[in-house]
Amino acid sequence: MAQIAKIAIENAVYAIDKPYDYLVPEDMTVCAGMRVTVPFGRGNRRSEGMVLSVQEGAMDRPLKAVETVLDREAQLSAEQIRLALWMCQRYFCTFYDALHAILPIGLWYQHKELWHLKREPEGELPEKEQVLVSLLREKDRELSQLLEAQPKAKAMLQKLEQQGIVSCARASNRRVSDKTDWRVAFAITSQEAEELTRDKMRRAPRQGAALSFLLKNGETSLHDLIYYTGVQRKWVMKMGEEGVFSLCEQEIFRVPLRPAQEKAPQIQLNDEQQAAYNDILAQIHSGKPGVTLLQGVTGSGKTEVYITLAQKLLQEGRTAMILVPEIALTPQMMQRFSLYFGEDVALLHSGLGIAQRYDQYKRIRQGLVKIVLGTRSAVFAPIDNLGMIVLDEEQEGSYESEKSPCYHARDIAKYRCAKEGAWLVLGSATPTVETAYHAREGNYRLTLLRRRFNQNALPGVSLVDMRQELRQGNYTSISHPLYEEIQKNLELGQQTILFLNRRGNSRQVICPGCGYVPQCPRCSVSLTYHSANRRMMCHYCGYSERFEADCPQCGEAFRPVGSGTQRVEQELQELFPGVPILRMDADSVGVQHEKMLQKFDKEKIPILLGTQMVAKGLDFDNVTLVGVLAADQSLYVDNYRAAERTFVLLTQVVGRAGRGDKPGRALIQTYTPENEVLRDAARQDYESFYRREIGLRHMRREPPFTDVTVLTVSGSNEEFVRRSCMQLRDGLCAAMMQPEYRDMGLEVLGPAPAPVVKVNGRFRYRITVVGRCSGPVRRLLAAFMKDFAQRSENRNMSIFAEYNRMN
DNA sequence: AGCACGCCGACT
DNA sequence: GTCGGCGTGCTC
Repeated sequence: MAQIAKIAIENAVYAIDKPYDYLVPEDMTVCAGMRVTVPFGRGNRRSEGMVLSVQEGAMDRPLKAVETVLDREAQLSAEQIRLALWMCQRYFCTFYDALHAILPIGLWYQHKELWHLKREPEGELPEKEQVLVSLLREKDRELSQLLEAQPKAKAMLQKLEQQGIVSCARASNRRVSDKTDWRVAFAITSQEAEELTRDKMRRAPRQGAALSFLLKNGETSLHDLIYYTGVQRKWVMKMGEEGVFSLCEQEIFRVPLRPAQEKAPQIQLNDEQQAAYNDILAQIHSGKPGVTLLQGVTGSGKTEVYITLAQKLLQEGRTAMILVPEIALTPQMMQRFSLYFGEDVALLHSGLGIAQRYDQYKRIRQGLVKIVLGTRSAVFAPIDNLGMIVLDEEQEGSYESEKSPCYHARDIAKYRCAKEGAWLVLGSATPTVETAYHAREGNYRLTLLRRRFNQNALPGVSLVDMRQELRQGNYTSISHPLYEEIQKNLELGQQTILFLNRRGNSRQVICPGCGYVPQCPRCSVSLTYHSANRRMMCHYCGYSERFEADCPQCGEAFRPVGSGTQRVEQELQELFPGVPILRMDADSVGVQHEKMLQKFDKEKIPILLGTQMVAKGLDFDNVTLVGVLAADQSLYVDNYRAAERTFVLLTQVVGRAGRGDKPGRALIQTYTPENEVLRDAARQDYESFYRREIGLRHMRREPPFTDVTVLTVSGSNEEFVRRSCMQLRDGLCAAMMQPEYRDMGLEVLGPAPAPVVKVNGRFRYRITVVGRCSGPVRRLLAAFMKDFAQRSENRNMSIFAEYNRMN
């Protein structure tokens, strides 16, 4: 009998990712959740691994042994191991891919191989080995350096190591270390301490100062003692050894802690909020997992419900997690939560450095945190005793990771709630059609907040027919009705937001002479202009080239196309001469973006013109008019979510008007004013939108009535990729004719080129499987992918799968 | 993926 | 005869 560990291997790709058995040496202690290093593969290359379980078992075949243990304690709980295994199935990813999503970056090791020359070789070496030896003669070198000089260095080094000429030191270092400090206190009686202080004061003033500081303040951190007295660290440690001080090591968290100094105001819920609170609390108390959709218009006070629920859970000794989308909107929320929960809340937002993030993680794991407030990745916070998870603005796209594994925070939250007996609250004014469906079918509970908290009416919204404008000879992007309204606002000294419905985060250029648009040589997309470095850049592969003002083909000067905000700005300047306009687009993103919004608010600039980035964000009291310039833009794209996106976007942007005490109004300009989605958005009628949309989804076999699974094959030879795809499709079709799949209503579509066919010189084609992606179907697809990867004709091609992606 | 093994052609 | 080219198959 021997100890056998099941281990997930870091270096294993999807096709070979599974638990591998390793022997645990007699003198080694490991348990599930610890990381180890193991030899892996024919060349026994050293890889990191995660121990999934350890069992006593008979060695019925030769096993390799675990090399080193990297962790002193388990970094993953049994619960987290289960979650990672589930993610592997749900997102068709490797175990380590899942781990990278679950654990903070600060926890990961960087593995290094440092090679050293032990002795001079006797006799002649082959020329290439000689090169390595002379490199090592200068100094010890890292493997990566040696590989640069000699591509086949690995085999040579192994040979030289066997001959005893070189040796290798392997080190595994963490990105972030655990920060500790010492607590210093007297280990002697106070009389002795006073005596010693008087004695030292005369001979060694700094040491005396330190002693009297300790006398006055009692137990102190070493950091503070040094800071306030200038005493030497070495001396304090010496005093510790001599038994004058007692020293004990203490973990330091590099997290800005905000104790709740002010008394947070008591929240008074209105009757609607109270009803929502009561219902959700009753569900939490039932102990059964489940979901509530808290559907309330903006300003109906969902946050108050979250806070009071969290307060209640805190009282009951349970914990809560509140997730918010990755937008600039969160600072207010974070302020409120630290006001109410002080040190009990851990804030996990994108502004944290890796050390801070890691320390928050540790605080949570140690049970020092009762409430977690954060963005997408916070859903993995290792918090125990969870009573509730809230996903605010459930429909937001930022809840889905764009890196593999492309997990959706809602899925993970649902999984955790189910396993941990917690309740999931989805908050939204305009929920996704799937969520609304589940709520209306009774799979989720539905709670409505109809009233706006400050009793403000929703803005009055009307549609403007732009065809009419064309007939009247108005070819600008500002219609007559919108012009009138802007004029009115200017006279009243109130502000206007104009919204151009384009994905305007980039600027393209075109040659007006020959129509030439600079393209990325590696991808099938056009390059975009960046004013900061005056370069043309590719957003897919990072390629860039210097911007030439003139077209290389015909010599005419390039002109910007892009989002068109410049053109609209020009038109506005002609229509309203002398009126200041703030334009927000590609040139103003990131930090600038927030500053500009502040400027707009503070300086009361009359008109703000921008693309999608102005739809979200802060509330402005003085904005009473919103104009949507091209509502149709996001509506007619080939995506089953287009209608939903447009509705959500328009509702959001229209809601920007009339946030203060003045009533707001909005105009939506469109070439298709008869379009029902636009009419619903104008009426702010979610129910009507939902009823029509769910009917269409049912008819067209789209989520929530089915799952859409996309398999993507990529490779540098377009013809090979297409052929492999076709083979794969035929295989899948044949498999789906088998009796166990025949009645599942599965459909295989494609292959079709991906929306951007070529990225980084690789062509991408997709096969779509429509139909419930149940366990057996997932296993079938996984088997197909593994088979695909192992076929030699697919050598230079890769494949991945994802299902029900939102974005 | 990454690495060894193995089987063929260009050199000492 | 041997060095090194790439095709093939496995990873506890």
